[in-house]
Amino acid sequence: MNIGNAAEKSGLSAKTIRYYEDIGLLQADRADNGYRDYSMSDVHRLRFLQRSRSLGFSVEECRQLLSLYSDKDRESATVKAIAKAKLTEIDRKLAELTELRDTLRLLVRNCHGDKRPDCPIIEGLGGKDRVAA
Amino acid sequence: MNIGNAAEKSGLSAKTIRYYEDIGLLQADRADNGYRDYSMSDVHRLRFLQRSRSLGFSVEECRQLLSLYSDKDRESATVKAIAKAKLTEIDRKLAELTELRDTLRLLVRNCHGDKRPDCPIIEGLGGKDRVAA
DNA sequence: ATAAAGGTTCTAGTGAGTGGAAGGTCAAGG
DNA sequence: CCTTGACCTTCCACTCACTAGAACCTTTAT
Repeated sequence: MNIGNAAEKSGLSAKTIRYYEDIGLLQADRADNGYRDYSMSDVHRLRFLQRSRSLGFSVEECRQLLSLYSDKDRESATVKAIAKAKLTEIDRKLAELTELRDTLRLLVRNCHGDKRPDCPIIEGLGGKDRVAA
Repeated sequence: MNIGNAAEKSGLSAKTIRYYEDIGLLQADRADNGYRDYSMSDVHRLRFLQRSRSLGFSVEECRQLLSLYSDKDRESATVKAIAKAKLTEIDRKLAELTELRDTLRLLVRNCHGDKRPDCPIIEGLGGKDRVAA
């Protein structure tokens, strides 16, 4: 399939897909006319990239995640270590996102129509105290 | 408190904090010596920024989220609309992140020691089909 | 007094795209 | 056959969100 189609299916722009090819994240086949040609498997990878990027992983982290996805050597210690580290990070992100959501919900519900300048909920918004990593 | 301290407490670098001030996200008081001076409330805001950024929200989105946080006019329709849109987005991110985690877990567990070139889990990695927005 | 640590501003560079020009390809209609 | 419009190609310049480093000032500890 052509790049426009792959873009639509993956949620990435065609420009971004070309850029990912440039930096070696995912190289596509070429049709006889020179057009890039994507398989469904490529589209899966692209969607995977779209998600991980939008969830705050860097391109380099996505490259590692993709290697879990594509690597024939999936049982290697390195790859497993990466996967485990990523899992930990994902769990942290999940916790933070959940907290953010709860706070926002509370804010929407409880501060509705409330004109008090110092809504008591505000102070909780920074999340629980924790030492910086 | 000085910027270094605020940086440590918020998880942002001092450079980033200065940058956020540059673009008008959060302006700090100044002490007599010219040093920036942060309150705990500022630190809450900074941590809030650190989180929302790391969870994939753009700086402009963070600016909106911060306005929920800081705005005295919290009951306004605009602000509430923003909050609701953000909540929807957060829920979507939560779902995606959960899916990513489950997939990664499955991959780590089930592909251990498995040298087959086409691990059947792989095909699931792109997530459920959905039409691009 | 002096050194180290931390603050200031400034300019420049990086990572991750995005926009637009200039041109090639393809399917449909006149 | 020719044109029109949608889609593809490459390339270069621009934006956004930092990040590094220089040059210099302030505070703290010895």
